[in-house]
Amino acid sequence: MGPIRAMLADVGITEQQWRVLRVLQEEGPQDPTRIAEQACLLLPSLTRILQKLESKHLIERQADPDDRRKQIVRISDQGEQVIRDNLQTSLALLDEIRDRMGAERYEALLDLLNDLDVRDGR
Amino acid sequence: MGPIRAMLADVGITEQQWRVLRVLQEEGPQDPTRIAEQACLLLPSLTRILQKLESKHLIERQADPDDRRKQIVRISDQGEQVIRDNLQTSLALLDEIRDRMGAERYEALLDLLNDLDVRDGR
DNA sequence: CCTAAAAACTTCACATGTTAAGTAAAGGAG
DNA sequence: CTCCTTTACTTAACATGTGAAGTTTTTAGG
Repeated sequence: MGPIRAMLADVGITEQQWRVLRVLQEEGPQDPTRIAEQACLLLPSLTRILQKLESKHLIERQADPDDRRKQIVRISDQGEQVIRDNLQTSLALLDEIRDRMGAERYEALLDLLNDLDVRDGR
Repeated sequence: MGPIRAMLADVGITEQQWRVLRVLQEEGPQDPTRIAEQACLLLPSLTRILQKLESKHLIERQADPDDRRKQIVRISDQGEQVIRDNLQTSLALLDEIRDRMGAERYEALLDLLNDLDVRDGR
């Protein structure tokens, strides 16, 4: 992930912050518990990440009107802009890894990792 | 790694501290740079880990007589005892993972991960 | 011999992983 | 409605990952 980290470092965000932004951009506004599942983060980590992203004005939060324990997190216009500025490069870097490993081996690796995750009961 | 972490938590050490102890026990006394390679750790992390292990009296350090920039780190008797007390359980837990995945898939996963590591140029 | 550059760590600063507590709001039993 | 439990987070505390800077000791040149 080195190259991706380097790319994001230029923008001043980390891999995890990037993952959270992408989840919000792809899946739309949602509460922290769901974000945590999608981004494979524990809630304590996510709490800090959301605080950082909010201070950078890349996301916005509002209380859930139906359940005041919950919040609704959404990506901001600035956040969308960060995605737009880096998505192409990010995807290209992943493609490069796949190419270097070979498409078949790459898919096999993803399958096995996913399998390990499921069997471990997460 | 959950179960292994739990086992080690009883003894009061972490996964990385355990890895360092095992490297020292298997490969014998050596300098931090080599330990870092074997245990896949960066030197700043290793520095802290060695400080913790030393304060727990699980390792011992001495200056290298030939090159005063270096040190020689060795596992202590107490450290060896920790290994003896947990190695069986540790190996058994790995076997369980392998069994649940299937031996073939397990080997394939290790190969692919190793391959990824090499191609990434570490 | 003397100095600049490299090597081997260590220290810092910041971000996350992880477990345990703490807090506020929602639900459920009686 | 009241009390207890659960849910959804947030805080706290400690350990590691990571990039950058600092220190001491060697080594390579000149």
